[in-house]
Amino acid sequence: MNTLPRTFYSRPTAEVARDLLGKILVHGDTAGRIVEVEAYLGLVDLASHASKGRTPRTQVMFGPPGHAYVYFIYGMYECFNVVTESDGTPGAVLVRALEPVAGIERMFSRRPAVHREQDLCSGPGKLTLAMDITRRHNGRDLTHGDLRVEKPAKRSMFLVGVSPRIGIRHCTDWPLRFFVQGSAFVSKSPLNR
DNA sequence: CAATAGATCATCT
DNA sequence: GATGATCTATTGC
Repeated sequence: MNTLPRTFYSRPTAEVARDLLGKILVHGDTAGRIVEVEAYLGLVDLASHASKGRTPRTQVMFGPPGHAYVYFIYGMYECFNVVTESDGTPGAVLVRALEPVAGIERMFSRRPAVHREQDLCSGPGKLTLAMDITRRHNGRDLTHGDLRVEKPAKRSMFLVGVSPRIGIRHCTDWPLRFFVQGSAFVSKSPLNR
């Protein structure tokens, strides 16, 4: 119905990243409004997994757009990305933070240590826990099924903040992080203003 | 407050 | 064998 079509993802990665702000990530009966993302490019972007070329791990980034790329990091956490660009061209958008909009009680039960709603999904490792997204979703088609991205019923107005990406060691000055300015649900960072 | 250590493993050298 | 698109608890001012 309101699920984003594949053409939405088949565009330059930074454009898709910015346009994902305000969209709704749905998994089963939990859902959240996307408030923070980062773009990861192809061979020239040394911060991107795809800069190493096509490997078993990165093959999804080289595949058709509109699919999930979920990877395991720091021996503990999983990060959820959306694949962009046309088939054969690597690119992905890391979803870094969500504003919970549905299934909030379920999110709290998956994250027992959290007591404030704004701490539920304010980071890439946090939102995968709260939404129950794991490596089993790697390669999953996001244009249909129980894991998908939707256009919100009501359009909202917000300012888009831009900053360098967080937690990387290469290309640290590229302005590829986008977030909803002033949102309390964005991950904690000094770059938010 | 800010800085740091520890948890813990898939991936690549 | 080292590293990493992280998070939390703890220590130190």
